[in-house]
Amino acid sequence: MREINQPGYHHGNLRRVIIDAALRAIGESGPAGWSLRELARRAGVSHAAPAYHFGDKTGLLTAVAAEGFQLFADSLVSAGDDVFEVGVAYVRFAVGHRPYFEVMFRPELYRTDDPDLRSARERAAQVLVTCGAKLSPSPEQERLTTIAAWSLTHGFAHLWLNGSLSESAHGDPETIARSLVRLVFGPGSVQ
Amino acid sequence: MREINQPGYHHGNLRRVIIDAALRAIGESGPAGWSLRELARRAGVSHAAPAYHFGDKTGLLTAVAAEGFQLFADSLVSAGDDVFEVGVAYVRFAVGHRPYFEVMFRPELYRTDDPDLRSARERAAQVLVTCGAKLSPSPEQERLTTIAAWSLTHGFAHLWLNGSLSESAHGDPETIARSLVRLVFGPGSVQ
DNA sequence: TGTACATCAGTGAACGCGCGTTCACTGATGTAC
DNA sequence: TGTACATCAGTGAACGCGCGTTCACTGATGTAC
Repeated sequence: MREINQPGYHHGNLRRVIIDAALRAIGESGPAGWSLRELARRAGVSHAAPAYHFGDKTGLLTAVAAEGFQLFADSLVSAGDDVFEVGVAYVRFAVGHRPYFEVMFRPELYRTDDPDLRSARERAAQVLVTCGAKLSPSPEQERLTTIAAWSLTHGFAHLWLNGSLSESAHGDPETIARSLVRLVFGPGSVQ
Repeated sequence: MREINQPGYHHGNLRRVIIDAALRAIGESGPAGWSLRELARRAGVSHAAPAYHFGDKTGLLTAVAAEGFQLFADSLVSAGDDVFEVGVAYVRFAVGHRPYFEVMFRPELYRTDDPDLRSARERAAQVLVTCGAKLSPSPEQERLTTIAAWSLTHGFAHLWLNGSLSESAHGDPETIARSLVRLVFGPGSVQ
């Protein structure tokens, strides 16, 4: 086993390095603002290397999205049984892993039939469904409540990230998210 | 005054035609999936014409976003005093004017200092603030309630448009949106 | 009403550039015996 | 332990293409007198 990042003809870790370069590039200019050749330049490798590993840009973004959904599902799961904290974890992930988040919810950028990606996304969705069931005022409204909870946290995360709330919402997004879910789903509201 | 769409050396309506071509292109492949040259081809004009009118792609997308926010503000205003119907109008606009919506909430695509754009966006925001005030359980929570209502409708619209809800939500998005805002903000909930 | 001139709207040829893709190659690694 | 061979990982030169930009131009429109 080679050490990671060891130089030489065989990099040994190039797939990882290219994905990291992609994440950095996405963070700086979004998923459209760079080319595979630019990524190769950043990673210090031949311009043909990214194509060798991922085929094309869609293949690379598929890998990014798959990895993103896996991290995302892990985050939601580890928030535990507290439905409010799952909502907070949703926002924390979006803000803390913005490049992943930007790709994950633009399915036109990647191959939605990737099996790893699908299973990770399904795992995340299952957490949300469980939360919806807990929050729902009646069994018939579980599905609608799930959509409501998902929309609320997702909408807040999206508006926060694109700067729409910069005038009206100040401070830590996690804290605001916690207040939001308590306001909407806390004691005295839907339940 | 020339008739619109009349052919000839001086088109007379080219700015409009190019924006419409852009909206069609965005609808087909998103805001990044085309070039100014391709747009000129679609519009049947010289490839230099779009640059003459808009400078560059950012300038064109600024015009799209400005027009979008104007239509958006009109939609919200004309929903009247019914706060629930404002939420429904938000979703109706997003689903019915998807190309505008896709650009409007990606500020990195356009010039956010465009005065027409800013004033239209401000007009739309004002409607949402008024709704938040009406829905808020107490004066101290008006700001948070505004963010909640905005996040709920925006999140639902965004998730709907990117296909995240295609497995769990069937039927007319407007109808679901109406149910959502009633569930969250209707009698027996926050208020 | 006519004429002259300025401005506006759009053209099309030409440019240099970065892109994705191809392909013969090279050097390192793994495996069989 | 040594050797031979196959496979893997990455290189770098070459290609054709579409792009944005520039620029001299052309034809239509508006205005002054």
